[in-house]
Amino acid sequence: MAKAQKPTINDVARLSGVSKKTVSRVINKSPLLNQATREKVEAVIAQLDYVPNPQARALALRRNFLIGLIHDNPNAQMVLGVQEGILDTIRSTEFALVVRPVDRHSPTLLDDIHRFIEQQRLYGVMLLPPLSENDELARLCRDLGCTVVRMGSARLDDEAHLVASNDQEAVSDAVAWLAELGHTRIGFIAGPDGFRSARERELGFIAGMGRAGLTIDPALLARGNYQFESGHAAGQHLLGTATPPTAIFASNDEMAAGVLHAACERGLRVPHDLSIIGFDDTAIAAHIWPPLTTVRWPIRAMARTAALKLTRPETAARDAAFFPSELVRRASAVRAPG
Amino acid sequence: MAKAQKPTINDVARLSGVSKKTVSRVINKSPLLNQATREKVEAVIAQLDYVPNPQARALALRRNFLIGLIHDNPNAQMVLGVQEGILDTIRSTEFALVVRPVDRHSPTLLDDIHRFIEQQRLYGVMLLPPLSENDELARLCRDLGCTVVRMGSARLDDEAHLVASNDQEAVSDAVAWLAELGHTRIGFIAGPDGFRSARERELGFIAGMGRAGLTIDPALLARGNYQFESGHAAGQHLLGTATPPTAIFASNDEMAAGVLHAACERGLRVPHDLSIIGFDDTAIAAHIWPPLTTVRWPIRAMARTAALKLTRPETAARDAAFFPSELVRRASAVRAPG
DNA sequence: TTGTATGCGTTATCAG
DNA sequence: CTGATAACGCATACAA
Repeated sequence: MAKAQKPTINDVARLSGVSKKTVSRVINKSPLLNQATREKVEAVIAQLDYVPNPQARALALRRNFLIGLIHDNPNAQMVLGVQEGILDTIRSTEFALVVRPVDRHSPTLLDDIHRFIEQQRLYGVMLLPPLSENDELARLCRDLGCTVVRMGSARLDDEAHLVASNDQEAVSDAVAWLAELGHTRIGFIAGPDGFRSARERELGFIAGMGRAGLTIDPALLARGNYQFESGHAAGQHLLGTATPPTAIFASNDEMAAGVLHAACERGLRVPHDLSIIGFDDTAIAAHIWPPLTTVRWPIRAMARTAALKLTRPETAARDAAFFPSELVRRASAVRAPG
Repeated sequence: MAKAQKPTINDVARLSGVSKKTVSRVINKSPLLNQATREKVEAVIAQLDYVPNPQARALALRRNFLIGLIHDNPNAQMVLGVQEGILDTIRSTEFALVVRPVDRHSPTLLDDIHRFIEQQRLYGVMLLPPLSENDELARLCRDLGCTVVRMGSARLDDEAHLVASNDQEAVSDAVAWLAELGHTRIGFIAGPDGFRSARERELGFIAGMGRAGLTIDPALLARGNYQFESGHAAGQHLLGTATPPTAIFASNDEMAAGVLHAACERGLRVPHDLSIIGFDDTAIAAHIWPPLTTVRWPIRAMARTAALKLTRPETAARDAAFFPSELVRRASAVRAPG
């Protein structure tokens, strides 16, 4: 099956009776070119089904057409959504997507990434949260000569190198929704200290409570680490207080699921006795019972834009950097009891 | 910060007073080489912190050191696990992982993949289910000169090009477990027609029922498409029959979650009134209430081995191709009522 | 507007 | 065992 040989730029040059350089010009869309010759060459290219060899280009340009995706597994859903989004925009280009899961706690993190970028001569890299909050890492990538776009939940960088969601506003809306449903005792489970997203969601909670004219009861505040077990523990704690909340906002879905388990264990019925709202709209959210009201990032669209900023900065650098999140209203949040 | 210039093979050659070719020989571990010269060159390499340029190698060898991961999103968990597994084995090599999500229903699927492999000059590709069941696709990849390893739930290929889990046995064990708990009316929700994994799990169910001395009631059989909604519908159907099952095995976790919803909607208490078992151990399984008993593939280990078979076939081709799955016993399956 | 000569960093060929 | 020299496929400088 394997066809004899892939056509090279030489074949195209010979068959169209011009020099390699001319062919190279039409490939790279050089402006100074006779329209006639261009069309002639393009015809031959089409006829031969010629595709320039990226490796040769990489060598000559000293730069590869590879986009790196570096992350420390925020959650599977997000990583996959990002991959799909990036692919949406580079699918029919010469770019390819190289992935690199890492451990942000590794002492050799920076070295590893340094080596990775240098070895693969990456064109650009995309950083996912919480790695994207690491300024030192971003600087390293840039020093190595590759563009960086960061994904996050706040203004981590200038608009040309950022796609962000406004977590603060989204959480504020969620809390407002709870207030609208008649809840006044609203519990909050924060994400881990040091995470920008955790901080933003916290600020959103405060803003939302203020907006609704509600006061914040410190007894109804807890902190988790974005993992199920921590949500479970925080839920047990919050529900065990003298005057427990009628609604709990957890800073991500995993912790929200933990709260749900805690409630079930206490014999509470969700949402009848307790409303719960999460954040991220992972697969968990739609599949637990009751289906979880949560906040959704337009991840795929964000990744599409990020890939544009990475591969075609001249046209996309000024594309919107901020994407509105959306409150997905499902069954886990209802009118307050009593 | 960017260091002046990366050292090339020429620098190494000059500083160690040998020819480029000799340096090339030590890099590629050529057997015919004077031990003394080898050590001398290696010293210089270490001193210069020299790393061969993969693009140049790719050009000269007409083959890139890229492993492609082609999939049609079986589930986020699996894809990510596979990526991590592959990275485990290639992390400190010159290989990189490039991913390619595709749509298996696209009419241009084969063409797209053809172009992708040819353009990137992939070294090898890994195929995930259900794409891995496509023999035509596997053949295409091989014709294009790259090794293929397929991941699946049956003997899809010879052992050098396969990592597989024995779904049949795993399901059989799960059913046996249900029987042991006293269940006799066991419902089964099959996966979509045409999926190899669905077929294997079906056979496992039949075997398990036989093993337990139970007869299969056709009224307790349903079919879904591996998605939540289909599990929901199948659950409603099964639970609505005259003599409903006391336990249901769903061929994956998403459908199992659907069954759970159906049960909750009917006011059934899980697991008290109905036991449920799923398959895959996705994030959903651990996070729904009650936690779902399910079957887990050792995905990461499988991917590690797959990457070995891909990058070092001479040493790994005969590594084990079959990996035992494990029944994860959680709270959703308990003793039969009454 | 187009062509010539040369370089990119590595490996293969084939002498020595 | 080792080394000149020519690929590999494309891009850049500089001419023409």
